[in-house]
Amino acid sequence: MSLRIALLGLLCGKGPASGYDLTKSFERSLNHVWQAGHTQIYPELVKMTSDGLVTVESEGARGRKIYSVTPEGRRVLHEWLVGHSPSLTVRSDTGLQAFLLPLLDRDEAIAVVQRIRDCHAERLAALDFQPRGVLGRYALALGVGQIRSVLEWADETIADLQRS
Amino acid sequence: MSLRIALLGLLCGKGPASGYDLTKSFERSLNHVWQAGHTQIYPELVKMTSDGLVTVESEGARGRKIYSVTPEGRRVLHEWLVGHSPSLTVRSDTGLQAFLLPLLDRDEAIAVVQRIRDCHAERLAALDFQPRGVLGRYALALGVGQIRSVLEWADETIADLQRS
DNA sequence: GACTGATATGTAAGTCGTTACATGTCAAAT
DNA sequence: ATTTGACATGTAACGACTTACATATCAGTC
Repeated sequence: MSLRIALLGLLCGKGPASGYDLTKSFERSLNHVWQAGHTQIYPELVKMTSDGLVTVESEGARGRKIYSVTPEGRRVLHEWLVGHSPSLTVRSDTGLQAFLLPLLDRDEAIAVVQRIRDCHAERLAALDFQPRGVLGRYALALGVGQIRSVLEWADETIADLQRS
Repeated sequence: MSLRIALLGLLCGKGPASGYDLTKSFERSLNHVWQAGHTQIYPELVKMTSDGLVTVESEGARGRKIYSVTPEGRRVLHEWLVGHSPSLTVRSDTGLQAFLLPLLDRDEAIAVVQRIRDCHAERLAALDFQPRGVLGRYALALGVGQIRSVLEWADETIADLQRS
């Protein structure tokens, strides 16, 4: 369900675009928040067309189809944005590793936390190079905060494990 | 892939258990980190049995089957814990809402962020009542940190929106 | 003129996860 | 005796997502 919201959001924010453009937009601006490849995007655009959320505005070279949002699409997007509550389901592989840390001996556990730390530090560095337009300002701040909090947890946890 | 890790982890940490027990364990101790219902757990245990990761130790009343971890299961769990790097794919509906905030007018945006804040405050309160055994200490700290960082972001964002 | 690489769009098979349906046991209370 | 509620296990259909495969255009260069 959220994939179509993301697509509607990009089309509303950046104007009409092709499936290819949207795939690139996902990679560039949205990928720290939601991910989808072209194999998911193309069929979804077709479904969204038959659901009346977008229309093919024009067909250009190389079979390129330019989609734009319909009033109904705008309505659906607005309704979701204003009405959606954070989903309760969480699936965090890092959280799972943290959960199971007590099954490891001290040095192994420290090494695991250290790697989690390194990976997140790398991601934080990558985020800073993210281009940002009208959209994405707030999401960037949220993402940075989330990653920083993992780094803090990692530092505290390593210190805690070293004391034991 | 991680579902079996979670199941192996619970079986290693808490000893042999039935599918039903594992389902309850998920609800009680693991649900802020990973989620799965019995409809996913029962078939997965069957697959894990045929893959040699767990065995049916005994069959009790009401067709209750007690699973325990095989040496191979222990090996697979250990390998994952020590070798797994955080996955790069992220899908956060809250992040998506944050990303698209600029599409809303000021007051709507503030209301959305306020609701995100409220939901996370509620989750934080729920986490404090989570029972914790040997496992889960570190995951709890991680979860609390994550949620706190959302609350901070929400406060800053609301202030920012109000200034505009 | 042939090759290469970026552009551009799609299908198919398989895995993972959700929702709805279906069944049966056992203990305790009424 | 029967009803209720917790215990206990499953299947089936569907939707979301991934990976691998397949194809074709166009611009630039060798």
